[in-house]
Amino acid sequence: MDNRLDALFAALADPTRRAILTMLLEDDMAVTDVAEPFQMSLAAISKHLTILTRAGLISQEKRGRVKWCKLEPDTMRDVTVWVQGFGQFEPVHLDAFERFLAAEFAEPGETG
Amino acid sequence: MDNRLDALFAALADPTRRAILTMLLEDDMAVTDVAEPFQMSLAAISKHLTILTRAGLISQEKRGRVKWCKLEPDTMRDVTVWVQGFGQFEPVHLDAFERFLAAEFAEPGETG
DNA sequence: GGCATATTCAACCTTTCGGTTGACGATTAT
DNA sequence: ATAATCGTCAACCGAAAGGTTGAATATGCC
Repeated sequence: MDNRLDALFAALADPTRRAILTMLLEDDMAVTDVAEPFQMSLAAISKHLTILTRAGLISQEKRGRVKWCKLEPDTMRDVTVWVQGFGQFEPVHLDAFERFLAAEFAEPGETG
Repeated sequence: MDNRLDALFAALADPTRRAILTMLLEDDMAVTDVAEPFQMSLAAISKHLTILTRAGLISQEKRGRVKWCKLEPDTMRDVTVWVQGFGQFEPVHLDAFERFLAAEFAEPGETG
């Protein structure tokens, strides 16, 4: 990982890690709680969190025996900056992403 | 799940491939010409181009015995959409992008 | 036809990735 | 004190990534 962008894009290339990031969009979470919805060991999730931390996409703070994971969305700006150099700065509406989130965290009784 | 973003981010995670993309920002190029500035075999570059093609970031068209590589910047919009869901949609200036390019090209170490 | 050019294929190698398991240090609860 | 919980570490594994080399396939040129 010689370059910052290497670590960033590589971190984002894994679906488990992207799912973790969207989970953290809701709220800070303990490692165990992050792991809960996944069908893999806690150790595996712990590794994913380390990768996300090294990429700067999250930060981890230990309070007591619980390690809290916090999204660091500013880091994604590096991605945006790089990508937008290719001319993709047309108005990007959040529609698609919001629909995705809405579906992901859908609550009963809520109508679009 | 969405294999699409996996392939996209993974393709962007390699510095050689990102360098190729920025080269193609200038103009369409033949495979041999793409390979020229790199210290690796033509076969290696060919593989990188295949990965970029499968990710949708470039297209390749064979005319005669020359295969032309063309940037497909629209594909990066998928990245933008996903990333901007995290709130990083402040105005991005190309100044910043150019600094990134300078940093990218300073890294490899062939020139100094 | 015969040869050079352009690109990929196939086989191989080494390193990294994503996962597992079991043991461990640290903290909290009983 | 003892037990349970939280999270990481270490060793291991199979698969994939990124590279090499040499042969193969097209295509263009004389």
